[in-house]
Amino acid sequence: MKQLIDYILQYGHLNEEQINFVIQRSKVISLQKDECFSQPGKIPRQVGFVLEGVFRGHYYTNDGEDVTRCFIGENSLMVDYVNFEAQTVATEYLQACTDAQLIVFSKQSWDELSEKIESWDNIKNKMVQLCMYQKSRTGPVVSQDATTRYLEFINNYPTLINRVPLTYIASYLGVTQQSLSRIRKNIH
Amino acid sequence: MKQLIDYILQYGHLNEEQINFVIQRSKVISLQKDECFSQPGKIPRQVGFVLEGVFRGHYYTNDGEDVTRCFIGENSLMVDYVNFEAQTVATEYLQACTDAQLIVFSKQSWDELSEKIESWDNIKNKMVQLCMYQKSRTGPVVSQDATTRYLEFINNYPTLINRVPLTYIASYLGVTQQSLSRIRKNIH
DNA sequence: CAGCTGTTTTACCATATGGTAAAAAGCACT
DNA sequence: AGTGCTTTTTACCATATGGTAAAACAGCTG
Repeated sequence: MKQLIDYILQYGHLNEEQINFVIQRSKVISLQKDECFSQPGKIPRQVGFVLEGVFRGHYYTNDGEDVTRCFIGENSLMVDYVNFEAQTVATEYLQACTDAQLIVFSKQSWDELSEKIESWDNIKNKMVQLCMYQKSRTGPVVSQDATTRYLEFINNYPTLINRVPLTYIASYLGVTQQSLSRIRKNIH
Repeated sequence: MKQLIDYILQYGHLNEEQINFVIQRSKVISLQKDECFSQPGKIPRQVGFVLEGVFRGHYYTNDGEDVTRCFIGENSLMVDYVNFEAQTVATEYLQACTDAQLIVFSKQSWDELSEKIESWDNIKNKMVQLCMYQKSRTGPVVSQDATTRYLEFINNYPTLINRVPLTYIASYLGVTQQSLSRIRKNIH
């Protein structure tokens, strides 16, 4: 739980009472590998904070290809935020790549934080916006070749390489797993 | 100016007095083709709203390659928002691809909107977050081949194709301009 | 209209990546 | 250890894209 509080306090100050209120509104849950935190066609019901484990955002193209759009590791917010706030249906999966532990807030609890904590909206929006901003800067870049994308991936997510299947990494980098395997061989 | 007000009112209600206050704090400016709205190493001083013209966000890689990360057309917000709010230096250019007209708000004016208009922060954050969200969904996808990326680009930005140089579109799609030229030939 | 300048197209070859298939390696369960 | 699963690696060929260079085109100016 300290992980979450430390994370939040990066974005603004909370007094002890407010911290306790946040904790009181939260809930710890576990998800097993391959379970989904949210799914296309369903309204996202919770904001998550990853304590342990790795998730990926992904979807299927019309011709059935599995495309990984992002990875979310420990000490990160995880939520389809726009659809969560608007309570509209998601278009992607958020799937556990490993067994995982999360802190979650229901929509109701999340809204109560705004009502009860003066500075919460400010903190919340900074968190969400920085989160979106960083995601937009760490994704694979179309103009780079596959090897460069792989090397940058390792740089951006050094702890993931041994924890998620190669297929997911390949589908994140936009190459086939055969190509990624070849790329790895050529590097080492 | 009506364009801006219509845009804002999509995200929440403002009464006449509040609308006038927004207008009063705004300023219309013109930029010529190739001028920059913001630049790496400089702190973004203004939020922009594009009335007329097309902009692109771009940067240079270590080996001098010009990479276009996004296009911004009419009736869109344009700002390096995270760096604008934090008043930290930008890492990219926002450059006019055509002669352009903008409505702009200085940091001070933008903050005054929050102070004077009760519902402004709510509207503002919805605008910014939706803007970031949409950008993350309209960009070229690494797992698609160049032809598909080009076709999706035309779909997402049908009005841009004749207004910005081919080089910029190529650098957005992550292909050389020669390849893009060949792709266009094969399509038609 | 001629002469510049910058943009877009074409051509040629080299190479990275995809598609398909099969082999190898890793892992769980008995 | 052996049997079935999934994941990863290898191999082969086909093809899309990159790199380099030159030609064609378009817009501007005198």
